[in-house]
Amino acid sequence: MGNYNVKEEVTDKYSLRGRVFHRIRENILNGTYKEHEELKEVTVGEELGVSRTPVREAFRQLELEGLIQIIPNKGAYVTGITEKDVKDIYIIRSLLEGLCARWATENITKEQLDEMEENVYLASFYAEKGHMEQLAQLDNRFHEIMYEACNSKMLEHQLKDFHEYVLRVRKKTLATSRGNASNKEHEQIMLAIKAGDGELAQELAHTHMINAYENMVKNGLHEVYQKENLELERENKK
Amino acid sequence: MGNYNVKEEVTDKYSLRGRVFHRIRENILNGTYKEHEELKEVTVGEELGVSRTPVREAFRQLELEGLIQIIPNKGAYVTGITEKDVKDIYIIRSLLEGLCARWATENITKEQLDEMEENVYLASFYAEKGHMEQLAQLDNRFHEIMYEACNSKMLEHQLKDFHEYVLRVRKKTLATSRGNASNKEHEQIMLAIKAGDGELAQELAHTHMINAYENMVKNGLHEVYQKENLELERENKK
DNA sequence: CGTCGTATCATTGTATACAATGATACGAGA
DNA sequence: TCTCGTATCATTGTATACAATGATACGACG
Repeated sequence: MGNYNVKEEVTDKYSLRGRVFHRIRENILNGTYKEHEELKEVTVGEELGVSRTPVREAFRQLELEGLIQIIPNKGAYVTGITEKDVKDIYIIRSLLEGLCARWATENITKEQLDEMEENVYLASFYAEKGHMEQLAQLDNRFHEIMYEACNSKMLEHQLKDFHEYVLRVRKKTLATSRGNASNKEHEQIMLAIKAGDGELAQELAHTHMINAYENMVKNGLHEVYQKENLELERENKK
Repeated sequence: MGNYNVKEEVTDKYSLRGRVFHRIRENILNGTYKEHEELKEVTVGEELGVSRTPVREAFRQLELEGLIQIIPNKGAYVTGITEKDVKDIYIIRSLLEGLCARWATENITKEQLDEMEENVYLASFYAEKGHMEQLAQLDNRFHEIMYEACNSKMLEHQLKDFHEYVLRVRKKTLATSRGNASNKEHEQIMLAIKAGDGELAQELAHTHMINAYENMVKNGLHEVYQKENLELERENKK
């Protein structure tokens, strides 16, 4: 337990099924597929080395997630994610993470609490060393533990969706400055949960999200997107 | 505008694309496909008169919504929705509907506000007459207007998902007793939005959800499910 | 009698063939 | 020149064929 292997991303979790889905998703989130770009089933299939069938299945899922829009008999278009979307997500998350922290206080298991403590402890170590990649991984994991601890598959599902959504953006901003402050807040949340103070945990988790968002804005959310979109100029087929 | 045709359900909206998806979804929500039942692609396809391809696409979407669980190379199983899930959804919704009402206060258009007023007015009429089916339709529409008015596609998306989730359950309970009280609360929310009081709108929308849930519990959520599951004993193939 | 290994089969995963749809280009007629 | 109609083509929608996987049943062996 408490396996913090930072090299292997979550991708291995989707070894076979959902590989196509997650690769397309990743390409949308990191800007390889740009906003309003039309995605053709054959083209995407060729890029990923599969036929149209799995691509179509992935498209249907991505539409449900709101990342693309499918116009029947016409095509699939990347909707992407605007600055306002990110802001909205953080506000929504601030509410739901608060609720999650409260429920986690009531339902967390000993194992989960142990992992949380270990997580905070390790994070402070990495923060000191300046190992930002590991810190980001621990940050993600901290939230995941809380999602699992809240004992609500509905809430867990919602939050995991949102979490993935902003992972890429957050990782960048976290790497710039907020790593340590963020972990201090994690510690406070963990202590509130451990003490059984649901109200406090809720309040702290809520504020934690707001802070994360404000820090992101301060560091220039817009620029982050610009950079990402220019990172790799993708060769056009036609 | 303000088209309250209660005969034609939303189904016509999905005339071609997504027809399979929505029919399977409906069958899960109304208990035709029971919890933990294994759904076979060919069987479901035959029932709906289509081949495996559209069924598979629908399965992938339904899994993302959490209505079924797909075990790779094995099968798809109905997860259904437990009493606790319903409770969790209502609590989550109470937070998000509150936020939605606040944002709607800031962003609602004249047309949307007009439709809201018309909605409340018509609903009071139907409540007096005891036309519960129309009342339920108006109730759904009221919330949809608010979702659209909040000017956040992220929040709208979330809430519409949840809304559909509990539509069937809520329709039943609404039909029993709470129709008029519910509309009174809608009126208060509408007035708060009209007056530009976001705080109040948020508080009212929040309470509205809590009340809806508590009413549902009072009327026996458990029995509702029991009845639904027994409504139609579906013939088993094997 | 129990356990392991293998053959068989049902089912899912993927690719491909064909049908249906919508967009575009081109040409005839006003 | 403009407009409308039609042919053509690219692309999506659906069905089906084949491959891969996992479950089951059965029999050999201890």
